[in-house]
Amino acid sequence: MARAKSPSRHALVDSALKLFWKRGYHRVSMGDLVRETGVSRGSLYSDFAGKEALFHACLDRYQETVVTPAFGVVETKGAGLAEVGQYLDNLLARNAAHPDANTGCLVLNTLAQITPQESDTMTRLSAHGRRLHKGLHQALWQENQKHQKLDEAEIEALARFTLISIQGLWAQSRGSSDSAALRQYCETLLSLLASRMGVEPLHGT
Amino acid sequence: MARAKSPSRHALVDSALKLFWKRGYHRVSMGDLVRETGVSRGSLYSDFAGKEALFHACLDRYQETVVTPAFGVVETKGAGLAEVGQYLDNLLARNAAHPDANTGCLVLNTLAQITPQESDTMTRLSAHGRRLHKGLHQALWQENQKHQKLDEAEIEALARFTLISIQGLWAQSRGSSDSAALRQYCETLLSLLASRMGVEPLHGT
DNA sequence: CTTGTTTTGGAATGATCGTTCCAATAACTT
DNA sequence: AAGTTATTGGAACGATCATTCCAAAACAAG
Repeated sequence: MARAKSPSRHALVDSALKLFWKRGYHRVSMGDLVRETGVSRGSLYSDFAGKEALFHACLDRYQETVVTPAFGVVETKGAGLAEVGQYLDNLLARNAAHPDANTGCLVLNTLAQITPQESDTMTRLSAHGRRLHKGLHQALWQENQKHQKLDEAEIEALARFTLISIQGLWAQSRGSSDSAALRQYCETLLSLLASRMGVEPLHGT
Repeated sequence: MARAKSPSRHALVDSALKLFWKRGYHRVSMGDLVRETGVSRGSLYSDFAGKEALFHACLDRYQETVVTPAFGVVETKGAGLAEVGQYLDNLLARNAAHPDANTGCLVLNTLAQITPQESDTMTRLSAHGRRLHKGLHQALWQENQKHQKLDEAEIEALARFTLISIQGLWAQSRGSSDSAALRQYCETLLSLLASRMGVEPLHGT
């Protein structure tokens, strides 16, 4: 029944995702989406219930194609502080690669643009936060197994701290394309975490 | 020449500020502003060039009536780490006082909502960032005078780190009204700063 | 070719928005 | 009081938006 569309469904959503990411949900019109995706108005409305449904598909695809490749390293079984550092490096590299168009994180941008009323959207954003928190907690817990300096409550506090710090990093990465400052921030964050956990200072790039 | 308006100019801007703060620039219509400020459409357009000019007046007033009372303690001459802690406490108290309507920081919300094209607005937002950075740098420098553990470059890095962390805190404070988590974050941040600077752990409330 | 099904491009709809304009009203001055 | 100025409420305008609708075109299968 589902027949091949001119641009595949993934390609369609990817185009839409790119637009939403760059300009934000409210600043993308259906006309923009028609032009950018190359799919007609009629087809868009037959494939998706409306603009919001299409956006939700983009949020889901963002998890697959952006969050997982970047954050997966932290979520793997034996990950520790070094993997958190890898994630931050990846984040910095992405930023340095596109110094002009600084888009930040789609989830955090959206969080600042919607109201709590749009609860379907909000649900997805919360899930993203929980995903990151869980991954960070696991990595810090694993790291702590080696040195045993912190108890569970302290690990939890550090995980939360790291999560919020990363949110600040994303926020800062929008507008300010001073990648040296961002790098410095990541180094400071990692070095603070390391010293608190009793890890010898890491030798980053 | 300038005669007294029915609601004083400050009261007018305060009403508009409240709306912009709660809903964001793009989600406030001129109709909303007329209803909320109690000033007619005609008068609004004779007092301000348009919606954006009114918003700029609100951003300026936000600095006077919100940022200065909260952040001034860090900007005073002899301020150190303790005053940074006071600022964070103030921030947490503000958050706990309005657990329902969590508005975050007007400047950071706006930063996530506008595009770099709106450069007049962007200028004001950048100035806010510079103000906070300068105040934090000064306070950390002052604190470091007592212990002499860090050099200038490290102070600069720590100031930047603190600034971005505070941005993350503001971002987190929107939506999540889990004030215990926010408090925990502030405590972790302060304790990390203190240990890095060689300060005995502070006894917060 | 001839059906039957998708897809297209664009017109039409109804809503909201920022801004302008202006006659009616209120407030102040002399 | 009358005369002058400031303010009001709302109509009107032009623009943009999400959504709906549909005749024409493209395509697939028999």
